[in-house]
Amino acid sequence: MHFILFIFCVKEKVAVGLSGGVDSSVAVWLLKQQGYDVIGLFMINWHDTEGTLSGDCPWHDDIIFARLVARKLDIPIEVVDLSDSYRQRVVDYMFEEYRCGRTPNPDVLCNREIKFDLFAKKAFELGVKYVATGHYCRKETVSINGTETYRLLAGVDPGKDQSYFLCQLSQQQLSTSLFPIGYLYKTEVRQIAEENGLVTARRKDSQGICFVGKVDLPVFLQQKLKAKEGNIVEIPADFNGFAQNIPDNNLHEKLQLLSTPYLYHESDGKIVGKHKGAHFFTIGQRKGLNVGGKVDPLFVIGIDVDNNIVYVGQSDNHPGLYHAALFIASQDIHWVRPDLEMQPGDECSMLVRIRYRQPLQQATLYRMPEGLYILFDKPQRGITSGQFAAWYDQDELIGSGVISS
RNA sequence: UGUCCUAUGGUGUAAUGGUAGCACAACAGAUUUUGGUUCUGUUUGUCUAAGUUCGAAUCUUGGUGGGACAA
Repeated sequence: MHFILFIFCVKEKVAVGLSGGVDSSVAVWLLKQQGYDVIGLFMINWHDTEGTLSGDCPWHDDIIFARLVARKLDIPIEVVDLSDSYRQRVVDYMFEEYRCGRTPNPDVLCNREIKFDLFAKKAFELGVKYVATGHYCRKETVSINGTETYRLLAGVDPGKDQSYFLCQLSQQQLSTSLFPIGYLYKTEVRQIAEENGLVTARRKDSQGICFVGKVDLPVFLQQKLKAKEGNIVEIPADFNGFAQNIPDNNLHEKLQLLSTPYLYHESDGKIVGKHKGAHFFTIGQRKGLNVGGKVDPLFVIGIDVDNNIVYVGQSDNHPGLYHAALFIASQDIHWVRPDLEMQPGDECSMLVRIRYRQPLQQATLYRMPEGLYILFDKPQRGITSGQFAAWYDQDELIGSGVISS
């Protein structure tokens, strides 16, 4: 009898990715409250300071705070160095994407490849059952046709919901994940930290690329991508390429047309300035063009890395800035909920975002043999290849994919 | 060579002889676990020399630069 009781009372072991910030600190506190046996793991993924804005070692202060929190909450803490893998799986991917004229999202990759893969495996080696993080999102377990299915839900705090960054996680990855703070507002998290004397209570939220920090992107990229002078070409708002003839009777063709980037040629506009490399720019970008004297600001509406040309349009309502649809190639479609996977020919209505913190947009998804088309009710500004689109049903993240065009 | 027009921050432009302003750019801060966006703030200018005037970006003359026309 005593033996059985003992079994039931054994605490489940959880590893928490301690970052030295307030969110993961409070995650630990909550898990302890819930009776888990918690260990803290501090990840080091980046050592360089090249191109970093704050200069010094990005994790120097963080590890001190992580240790202080671990001591305060009386949990062991270990340090895991995954910097080699991080470089291979995240940073190299970044360079490669920029080189191709696309705009990667390193943090989405970091979660899929590092935190919820290699890092989790390290944690399992220590005998833990779950890996918890300080992400603002929720996990729900339901049974569908007898299979345990995990739902990835938005964080309760609409201003902090970070489900977007986890849009590439799989059911397997979710099965061992815990998100203790997803039911809290940021203010509540800070309050809990304050009330429990956690030194991280008032630390500023982290920004920039996870583990690397804020970087001057052109400088950072110049480690691998050479600067090369090229022309900045302004495309007028009445450029005839914007006036597409959209066939209403052929859906497939219509979707293809609406998701195809406008094709510009140097002769379609006027040279208004010089840049130092087209791959340092991204669609929708305003700053850094160094072209003044306009009535309205210029925004990047296209980049051509082969010919090293940056195309710009004047004012934030320039037609080149907007597209009604986007396309995701078949091999890039990911279902967080594989049981909801669409088959070629299927269509459904969903809520979609194409960047972190963007309010969800009403859209229709069309699964075609070659991939997935997302047709928005309202044209979207700055759809950028390389970024992730994530689709939701209410507050549940259903799937995601890299935008091809 | 002659005549005429013109010159204002980095760029484009305002200012009946009366505090040189706006936009864009740049920079800084805020927001933001990607890129980007957005918000707030800051810096920077009357081509030059003399003259008229209480007072000149503004009027006059010379110089310099740019443009147009004539030859």
